[in-house]
Amino acid sequence: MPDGHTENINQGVTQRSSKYFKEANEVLSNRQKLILKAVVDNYIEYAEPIGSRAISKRNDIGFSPATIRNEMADLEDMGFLDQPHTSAGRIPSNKGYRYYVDHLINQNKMDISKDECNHISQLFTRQFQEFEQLLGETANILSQITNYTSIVLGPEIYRTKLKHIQIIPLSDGNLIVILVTNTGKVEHKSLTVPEGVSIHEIERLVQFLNRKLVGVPLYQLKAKLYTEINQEIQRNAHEYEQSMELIDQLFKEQDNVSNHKVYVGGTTNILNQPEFSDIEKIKALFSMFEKTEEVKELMKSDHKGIDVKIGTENTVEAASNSSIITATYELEGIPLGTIGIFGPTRMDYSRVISIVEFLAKDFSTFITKLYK
Amino acid sequence: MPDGHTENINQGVTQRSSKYFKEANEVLSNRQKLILKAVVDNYIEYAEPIGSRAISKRNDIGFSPATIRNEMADLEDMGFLDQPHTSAGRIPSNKGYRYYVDHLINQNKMDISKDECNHISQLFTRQFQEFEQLLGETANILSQITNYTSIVLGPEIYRTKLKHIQIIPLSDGNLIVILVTNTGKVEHKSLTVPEGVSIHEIERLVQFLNRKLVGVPLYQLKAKLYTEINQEIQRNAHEYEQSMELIDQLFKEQDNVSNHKVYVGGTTNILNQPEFSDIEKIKALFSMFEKTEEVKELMKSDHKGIDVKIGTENTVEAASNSSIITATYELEGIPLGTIGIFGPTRMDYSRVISIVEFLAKDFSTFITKLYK
DNA sequence: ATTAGCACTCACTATTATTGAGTGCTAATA
DNA sequence: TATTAGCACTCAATAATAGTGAGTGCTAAT
Repeated sequence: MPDGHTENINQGVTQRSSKYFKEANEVLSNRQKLILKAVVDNYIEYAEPIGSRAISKRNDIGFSPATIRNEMADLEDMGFLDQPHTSAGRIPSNKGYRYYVDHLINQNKMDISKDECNHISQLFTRQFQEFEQLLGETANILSQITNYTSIVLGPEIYRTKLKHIQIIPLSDGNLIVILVTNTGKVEHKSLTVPEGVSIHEIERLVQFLNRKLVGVPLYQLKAKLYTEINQEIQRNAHEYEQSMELIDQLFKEQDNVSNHKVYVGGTTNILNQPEFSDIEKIKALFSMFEKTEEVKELMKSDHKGIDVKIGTENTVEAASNSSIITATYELEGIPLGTIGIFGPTRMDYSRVISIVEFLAKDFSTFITKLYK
Repeated sequence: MPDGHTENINQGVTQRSSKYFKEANEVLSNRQKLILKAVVDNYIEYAEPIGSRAISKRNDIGFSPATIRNEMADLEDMGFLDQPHTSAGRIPSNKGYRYYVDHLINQNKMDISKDECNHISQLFTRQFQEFEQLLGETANILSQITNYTSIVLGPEIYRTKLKHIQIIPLSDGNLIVILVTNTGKVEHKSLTVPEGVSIHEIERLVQFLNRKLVGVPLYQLKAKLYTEINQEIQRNAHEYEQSMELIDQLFKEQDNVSNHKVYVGGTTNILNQPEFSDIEKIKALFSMFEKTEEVKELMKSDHKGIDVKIGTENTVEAASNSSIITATYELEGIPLGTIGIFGPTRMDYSRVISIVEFLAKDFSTFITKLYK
């Protein structure tokens, strides 16, 4: 008995009065937990309401249908279960899922299979030309293993550190600026040269920036530029005004938007879920996946590690019937980006949580090895 | 009468015997053309079979339902029309669509509206940071205007010319090579440095390559390297073997795959089409869009300008119920990439053809202005 | 050569009846 | 007092049936 409770399993109905206390002390009796878990487990597997008789027949339950009916009525009163119509069985409500995730997840189901493990590890033995390729492949594998839709957010560029600045003159008046970061990410941007600035002058400027800014995290770049280094540029550069204009061009508008790159894999998997058999719902979801801003919003989390958002806990309208499970990955302890799984609220939480957790950890150690 | 035919419109039925000649001389009478066109136009607009009575009531047709029934029976015999079931009207077959596209498209419907025109032109007044952004926006606008799914293939990199090679040393033993092309495209690739090659040596090599290879189209790069320049490297480089190993790394595996970038826009638009109300079909299509290789295959064309593929003319299985209209865009007269529209075989050919044609031309002149 | 007339076909819709899984309540039971 | 058996009731889902109407092909009249 891992649980501290010593409550006798046969007296759950005293609990029934708890509805009078509203949210105050919603402690479920062991029997109620057992029944709630049975309902959720069954609905996750079969996507159909389950009735008292079917629950009673499960071999981990030793009560008659009538008893279970009473308990289910209570659980419904408390908001953990819903009933599609009078003569149907019960299904979990969002609150029910939440309780399930927080308290009822089967610990011994939490370890993932050898196969899946291998599948994931194999990913990290491969050679990748570019970081982006790794991210794309990760999304693919994740969706293959889970049979849900996967989302991977690339590193927020501002968490990475500057490794090198390089300029390449293009045709008259244009040049390409290339920023290389410590994740090997190459950002490029084409700029126009302000009037009266010579190539030579620009090269001097770039050399100077390289000397001063390498190793600085990108999100500090702008601040550093405008405070510490400002005077020095003024002293060094021949045409101060124009140099600053160039620098302004380089860094403008980059900081409003979090510019994670977004990788979505296995979008077609949602079509296997019976809850998305309606064309209108499908359309809403696919439109959402096309809008990177919404996807980022979806993946937002305020803490490191695993995060589970169930149904209406999602702030994105189109996802209010779905759940999302995310985990952050890190480089040198700093959270860089996020990987996640998108599926119906009826998703297999325990399985997916363990897979996402495992993958995020492996991913972190892999890139740490790669770029340290 | 733009048509050279002087055939009396009232004697189409002599044509009925043409079925005995198989494909040989499938010349349709004017009346048959009129009726075929009516069927196709109607089906394009309403997605429903049309019967003889409805056709007879159209104001451009002056025949009784009975006459039209006879003609329709003939057109069905010849394979231009299909009949879903006995008591339904007729719908066009693939062959019917093909004839329609080749001979019956309404010339005066071919000019596009002011609104659409403006919408497109407006695209080319904007400033784009990168070429890729332009491509993505083009796909978006195209799908918005047409209400179908749009596909844009980026420039085949091998058609563009080398503008600059640059190297950036990373952590020990790794470096990033950056190729800039005349479209402003930046390709980067990380390599490992072979044993015993100094940074200095590499810089010499890159300088040399820059001198020799700038302006060469990428698809000639390898050939040029291994023939003309080979000896010179041998003379110049201190460590010939290792230098060649580095160069091999740089260019390996790039030439098998045509590495167009693929942009797909408005995939959700296909969900508005009644022919894709079946989940299985939707799944097949979306899986197809996820596989870039299939998308490229879909967009393949063996000639410049407009290309229309109808239904089973597509080599991609999943698209055998769909049509695709493509046009190439060019830089300095060389076809670089393709833009296209994907929709049901029942798509509005005349409208889409004119839009795609118009956009591709504008696009070509725009990028020519931009990079010349 | 064309068309009016007519019997026939067949998908689609609406109506109705049937079935069965599930419930809530009450009374009996351990 | 907690549990369970029993029973009347609900209601979605399925099946069966009939009715409707848009469309056809063929024949005979124009």
